[in-house]
Amino acid sequence: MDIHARGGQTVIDCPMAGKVCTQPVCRLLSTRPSERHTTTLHRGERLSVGEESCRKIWVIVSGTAAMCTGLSDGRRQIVGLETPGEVICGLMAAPGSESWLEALSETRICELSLAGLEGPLCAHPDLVSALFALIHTRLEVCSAHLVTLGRLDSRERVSLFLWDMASRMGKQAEDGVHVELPMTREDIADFLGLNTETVSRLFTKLKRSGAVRFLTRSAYLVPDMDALQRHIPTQLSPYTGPTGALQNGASR
Amino acid sequence: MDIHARGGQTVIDCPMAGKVCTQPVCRLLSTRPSERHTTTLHRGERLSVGEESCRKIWVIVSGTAAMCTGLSDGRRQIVGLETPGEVICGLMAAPGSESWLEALSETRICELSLAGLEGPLCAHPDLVSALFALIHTRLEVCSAHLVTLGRLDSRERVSLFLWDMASRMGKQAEDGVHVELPMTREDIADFLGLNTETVSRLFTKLKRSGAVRFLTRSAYLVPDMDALQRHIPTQLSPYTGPTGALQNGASR
DNA sequence: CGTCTAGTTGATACGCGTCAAAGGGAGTGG
DNA sequence: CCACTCCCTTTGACGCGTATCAACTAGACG
Repeated sequence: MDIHARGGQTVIDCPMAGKVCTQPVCRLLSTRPSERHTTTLHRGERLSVGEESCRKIWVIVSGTAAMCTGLSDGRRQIVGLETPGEVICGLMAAPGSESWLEALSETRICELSLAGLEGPLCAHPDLVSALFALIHTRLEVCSAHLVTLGRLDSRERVSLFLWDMASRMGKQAEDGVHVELPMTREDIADFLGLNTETVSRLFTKLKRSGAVRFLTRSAYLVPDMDALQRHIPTQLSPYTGPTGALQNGASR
Repeated sequence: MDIHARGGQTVIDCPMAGKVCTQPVCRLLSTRPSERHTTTLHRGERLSVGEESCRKIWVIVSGTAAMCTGLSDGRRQIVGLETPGEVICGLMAAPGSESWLEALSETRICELSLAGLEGPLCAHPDLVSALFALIHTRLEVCSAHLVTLGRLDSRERVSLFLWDMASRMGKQAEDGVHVELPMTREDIADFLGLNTETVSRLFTKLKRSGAVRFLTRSAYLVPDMDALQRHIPTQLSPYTGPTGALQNGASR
């Protein structure tokens, strides 16, 4: 680990993936390397965050994880999709409901402890406002997803999902935006409030309409992001190119 | 307006409804009476909060308001139901989507300005952590509603709604919990991701099943909260009695 | 008493869920 | 290297649940 000054602020080269540490929170906490360590979760493995809520935070370094809530009869709803750069601070679930963070693919997570700061959290105003910005962004994302589940039909939901994944983790090429899906149809269904078969059917429909092209079952290509966006009745910020998966902290 | 000391903290008697000011944020800001004023919104009137996001906050004093998001084709989704005591800090909506706060019934709102504090916001650690707690609670509520829209069927949604309204604003009596609905069937539908007729049909179903009793079209009675709760597959915190509508700040 | 809007109820359509069966890749063992 | 297996995915047939459209009812208010 190599600590050096950059732009007036002490930073540390993250051993996992340097770029992730452009996250403000990460940067602010990175002066204390002893308080951080990384874990790898395999698909299906869970992280229970309940008790430590807001005493530690987690940053997704690579892979994809899901914030899940389970109902008593086994139904599952994914309330948030966590891709690299995303910061998790507690489970964000009402106490009493069963919730957990679950890896959808092999996922590396960097854990940062807030305990051990000199003095209380509020003695670090920069950090507090960075955390505030984070949670505020999460609330915006959550509200937007609420509209998706409440008022969009299955075709609109799936189009939005493919569009969103493309702008989050797609790579621009001459023939369009290439995306590798890090999750199963069932995961997608649980995220969109649909079921597996419906998701599958809508994938083929969109495939036939030409809006997307599937290369393998988990890799697809969006020839025209704007055309795909026209399937979605929400006002989205227009697509301006791939974000590169690691810079989408508080910017969305 | 009358300022006096109470419990070591300077407070101000809120001219509207003293009890609302038990809100931590409200209490913390109340030392500067000049920075607050109240407005009344009639049903349908809107408050656009966009630009002033997080420079002012609003507390619902009485009535009911809704955080709404509109789609380009006119569909509406209510992403949050704001009852007395609730604190609004910015629209919580992704920039670009059309969102607003709308009064569902006659609503009194107390506006508190954060500008004009001595020094930046982070110079007031108590206030910052109170705001943090507020937004955290909102995120929990939003996530829970997401599960409702994604995985509950119409009967479960309507049961949950009636249960929730009863615990928020119901008044206990010998024959059960009495509730006065401050909104139309259409508002309820937009909140639950259903349509007017479906909501109406489910009200009559629940009425016939005995789970609720309607006194007028907007007033109902829940004879047994636990029985109603058994219609809902989510793990809810058990009903412990009416919260009195004004104490449900960060407690849910 | 008439008008207006919110709410209720019914008939019907359709979208999505459910159940069932058949494909298709990836990994394993012969 | 091929056959086998397993699980994910796709596709089809069917039924239920919710939206849609339309008619009617009930309060609210002048």
